[in-house]
Amino acid sequence: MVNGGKRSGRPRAGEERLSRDAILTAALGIVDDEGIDALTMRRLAATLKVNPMSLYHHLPNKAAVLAGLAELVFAGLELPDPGDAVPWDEQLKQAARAYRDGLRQHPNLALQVLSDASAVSDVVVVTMEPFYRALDRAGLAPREIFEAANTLIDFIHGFSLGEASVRAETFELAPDLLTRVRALPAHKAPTLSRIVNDLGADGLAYDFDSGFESGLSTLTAGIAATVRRR
Amino acid sequence: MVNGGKRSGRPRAGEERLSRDAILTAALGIVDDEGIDALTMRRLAATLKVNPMSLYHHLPNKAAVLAGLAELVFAGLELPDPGDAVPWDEQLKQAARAYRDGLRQHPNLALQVLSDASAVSDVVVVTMEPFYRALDRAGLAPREIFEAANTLIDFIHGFSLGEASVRAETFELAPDLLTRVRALPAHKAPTLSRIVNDLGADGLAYDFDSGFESGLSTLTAGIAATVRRR
DNA sequence: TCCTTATCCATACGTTGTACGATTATGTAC
DNA sequence: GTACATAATCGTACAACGTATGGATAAGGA
Repeated sequence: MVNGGKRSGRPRAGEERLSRDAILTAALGIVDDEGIDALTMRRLAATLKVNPMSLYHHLPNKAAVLAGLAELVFAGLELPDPGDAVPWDEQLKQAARAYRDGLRQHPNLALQVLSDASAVSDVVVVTMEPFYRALDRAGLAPREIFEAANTLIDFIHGFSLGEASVRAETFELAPDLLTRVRALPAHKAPTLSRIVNDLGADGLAYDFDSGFESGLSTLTAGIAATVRRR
Repeated sequence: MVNGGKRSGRPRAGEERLSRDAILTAALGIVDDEGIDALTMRRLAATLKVNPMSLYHHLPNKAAVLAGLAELVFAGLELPDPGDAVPWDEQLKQAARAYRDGLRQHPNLALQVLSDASAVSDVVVVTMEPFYRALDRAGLAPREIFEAANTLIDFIHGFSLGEASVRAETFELAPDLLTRVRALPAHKAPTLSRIVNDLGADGLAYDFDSGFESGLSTLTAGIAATVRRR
């Protein structure tokens, strides 16, 4: 045994260094600190002071690590429920804001989380309860509730994806839509050019927060219209 | 030269086998046929009957290949514009449907396309013109047009992401939301459970197309509410 | 003609995910 | 206690990956 002091073989009881949770927590740390590309099985093992192959006793492969991370992020979500103290649309908005905030906590994982359909575990399902409660209070039919919830969630996902993508582009200052449109020959997109130039007059800088609020307002107004039609 | 018949060095005029476009087209074929993971520089070179390193004369690295693919997909988009022949909301919906259809043409690329912010090239910007035209006709203020367009696009992105993710899960039959909720202890999400069970009575199977239409209707209704408030 | 530049090829390096098998401890059955 | 299946770790090794470096050949302008 030319093992440099390291022990090989099963650790003594209580001395196990690994567990699924410990591995995922370490992985989350790496991703948060250094980005998703920094997460390699070797790096992860080194962080845990363990041989790379030991990880495979707890997780079948790297894909499982990534899926586990997505699961972790969802598990960390906590959507508030103000209950009947506020109107249904405000209740819905609060849940939506909390959902977006949860996704923003780990921006380097956004892509993984949003695209991992297998992360649709019980955790995720339970997360949606507040949306359903608010929509139920609004007085929609079951099918309408289902569809409205999906629409809202899709909007949040799309918004979060955009937000995460732009933030990830650190190596090149994000060429934002506004400046790009101004550089465009107007005849290729006349309406777009005119609108964006009008905007520029107001000295507008795009702001994610107000963009999100605007989307929420449009959606709740649309849902309210459905309610009124009944 | 132990070169097995292959010529090395610059090809004769008119015999060039590579170009940025040829490479990207081949790459798109691989991704469409076998998924994004099948796309390696070596595989791509083999498809083109070329040495892997030759690719680097036309594209700086693999990331550039992926970005180029995203660009290709956007370039393939064609949003119709029925013009004033239909109401503004129908005009808006038609553009949205075309946009979704375009993204669906290459499901294996959806994630790449949607997350590649640098794909926001002139092509993408021009693509948005029909949205702006419809919203302009609706009678919104510039800022409202800008925000409504973003909201609609975010919804389409989120929807497409979900659609692509589910379809990609071929190795495991997608455990869809409905069946999963039914297996859930009701007390963990009472409203959700009740709603979904009511849905089940109708024998509902989730359908992406109707889900998309529902989202479009909610959004246009919300935008119409903004118009009315002016 | 000479020189620069464009296009393609061969070799090679470091890194990655992980298959395989060895090693040591635990927990259960006798 | 002794035997044995199982669990947790480590060491070695391999194929595949992206790409750096440098060489070969031809194109095209000076």
